[in-house]
Amino acid sequence: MEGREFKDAMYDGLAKLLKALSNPFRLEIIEMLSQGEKSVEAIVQITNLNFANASQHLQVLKNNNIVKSRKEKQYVYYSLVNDEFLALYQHVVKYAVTEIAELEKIMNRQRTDNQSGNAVSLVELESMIKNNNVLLMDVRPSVEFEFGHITGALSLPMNELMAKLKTLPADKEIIAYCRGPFCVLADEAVRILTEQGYNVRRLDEGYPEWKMKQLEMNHSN
Amino acid sequence: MEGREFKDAMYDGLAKLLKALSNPFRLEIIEMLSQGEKSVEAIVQITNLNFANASQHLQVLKNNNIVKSRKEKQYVYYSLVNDEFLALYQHVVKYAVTEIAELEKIMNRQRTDNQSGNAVSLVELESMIKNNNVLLMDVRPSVEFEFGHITGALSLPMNELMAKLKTLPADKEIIAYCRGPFCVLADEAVRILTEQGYNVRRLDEGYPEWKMKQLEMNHSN
DNA sequence: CAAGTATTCAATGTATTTATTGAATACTTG
DNA sequence: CAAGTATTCAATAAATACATTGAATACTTG
Repeated sequence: MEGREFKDAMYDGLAKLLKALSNPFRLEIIEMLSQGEKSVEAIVQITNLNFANASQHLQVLKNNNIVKSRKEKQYVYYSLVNDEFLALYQHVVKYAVTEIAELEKIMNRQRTDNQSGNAVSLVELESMIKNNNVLLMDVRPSVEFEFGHITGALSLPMNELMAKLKTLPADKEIIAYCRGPFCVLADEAVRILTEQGYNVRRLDEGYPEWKMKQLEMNHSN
Repeated sequence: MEGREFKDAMYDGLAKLLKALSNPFRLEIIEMLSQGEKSVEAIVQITNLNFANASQHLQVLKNNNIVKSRKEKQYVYYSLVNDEFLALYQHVVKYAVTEIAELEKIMNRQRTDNQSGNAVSLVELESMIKNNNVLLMDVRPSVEFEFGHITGALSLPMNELMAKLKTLPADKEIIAYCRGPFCVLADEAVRILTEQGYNVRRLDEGYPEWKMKQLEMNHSN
């Protein structure tokens, strides 16, 4: 193979991968799957796509080795192909929200509207947990919590939040987290709990970011 | 802003960035610019695009904050917008060549054809340099070497290689490197020098990967 | 095995991306 | 300031991506 042919093949392949990623619905699907595997039905519900369209997008992701599927009974479950891909996706998101002015602005506005402006980073969280006086609260649906969560977190899904308000200690600072930087559940929790007089902030990142960070640390040891 | 609106805005923004990256010519331009700034003319020559088309692609990259331009005399010079982007691009490439079977295969075939199969990684290089008996050789054009190169490397551009063969020590192992994993100059050098009886291997990565690694190390200190 | 449900396939029209062409602009140099 | 050069702009045609629709498939359960 000549040098030119080789390069063309590599750039074509790269472009194919990036093309598969360059659609907002497919990105939303990827984001969903970063919380664990989901049925097509669940994907349809959350994305507001119809079945045929969602299926089409899923095929694109599958043909580009971004997701894999397994069949159980009459349902098909999709999940991300591996953690390397998740790390890449997170890098893209991180770049976008820190380096693209437009997205940074939207993100900040969202956080201000929800009174969750001063978010805590994963690094800060670590030292806060060491100093102990903090309650880490996972506000995702319990299925997602069960699939995996930050060590030491308490599961308190949004729909149970109001009912279980009294069980929360008034003296501890509360850190709420959910799926990641785009997830608004934690914002919502911060808004509600602030109104109720709690000292609460959100975590900048979510469970998948924490998970990848753990993997990285294990790898470098 | 409602949660749905917010998410849509974020995914649209992300998709826009990825769309700008999802074209083989634009990727080739990015790869070129990772060696330093280039004039439109240089970009046209290497990519085989015509001026109007190259300019169009450059506008796309510029509108998405991937490249920036500066004008000097009648020439316009383009360069990558910052190192964060370069790091992201390198992550994409690394993912693609290690996780996408198709690209991995093409890469391996290329290396086998050029007798440069057992490439050295940056990590290996480091320890080899400590143990000293190795000559690190940069085979890129001298302009690129002058813009930046791996510490301790000798500049020996491909077009001078044959002429300066005798100046190379026969007792040292030679490591040739160029622009990165897609660059075939180092393969070419390995082929030629092996024929001449030298003990030579190529570096898996290139100058930009080394540069980013240095930055990372400085950052974590 | 019939009926129901989950998912995918295939076909079509529309929107978007890309290459090509020719002209316009901007800058330099004599 | 005229002529030449580098780059961009604008318009168009061709290729590709996407949403929508209706049907087909595959599987489960009674």
